Amino acid sequence: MLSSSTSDPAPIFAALGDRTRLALLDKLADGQARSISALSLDTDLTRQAITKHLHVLQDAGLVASLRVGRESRFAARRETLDEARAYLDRVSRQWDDTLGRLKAFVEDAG
Amino acid sequence: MLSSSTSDPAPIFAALGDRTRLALLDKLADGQARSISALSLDTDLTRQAITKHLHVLQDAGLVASLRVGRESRFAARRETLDEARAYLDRVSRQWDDTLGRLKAFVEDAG
DNA sequence: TGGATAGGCAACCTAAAAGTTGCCCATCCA
DNA sequence: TGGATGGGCAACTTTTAGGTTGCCTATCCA
Repeated sequence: MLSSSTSDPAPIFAALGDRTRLALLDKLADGQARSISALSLDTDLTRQAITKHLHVLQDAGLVASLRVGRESRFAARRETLDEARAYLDRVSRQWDDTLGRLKAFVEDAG
Repeated sequence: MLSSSTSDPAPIFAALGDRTRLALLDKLADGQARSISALSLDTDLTRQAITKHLHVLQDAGLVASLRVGRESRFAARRETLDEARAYLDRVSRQWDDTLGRLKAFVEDAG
């Protein structure tokens, strides 16, 4: 599978839509690349479950992996996170242009 | 089910992680509240499928609904989108504090 | 008042997600 | 060189997501 395309942010959000994966990204927040074993500590999930989650994050482009000796090290990728941020910012700006949004909502109701 | 809690953004991202739902939010971007039927136009999905997607968005807090006559009108909710944005901004800032992130990644590999 | 429109509810199907177990291979190092 | 560690691969189970069809109720309006 290809990395997430620039024009479809849905897969990025889908990858972010899981507590375990958000926790993994948090562990990688210091910028250090970590092995699967290291990332499997402090969780009650199996190493294989963590591996699957890491692959989901990788397919979405949110992490990158690199084989080092017998280890597979994963590191966070800033680019894809920025894509998600840019998308939300765009939507937010779009909603900003709307005047009296809630007002119209309520008035239509009356 | 309750609306998404402030402390767990995963359900918000999960709700955003679907093209159909992103398209629905886009249709609501002008701030107008729209009926399910109106939101079902220009799509090849059934009204019931759209209804389900709207409920997912509502459970996540991304839209609000209001019954008007025989219609159920949905409108975008800015607050929850801002929550998602704030979360990504926080993560982004956290990653910013990391100096030489990619550098360390590469060096460890060598 | 009766047909058209809007929508709720429930059952059902299929595919994918999340997680497990088991096994095997590679690599490190004492 | 052989045991411990790291991890890949595959099969399997269970739950959930996404979507459908069918049917019934409510509302609007000519």
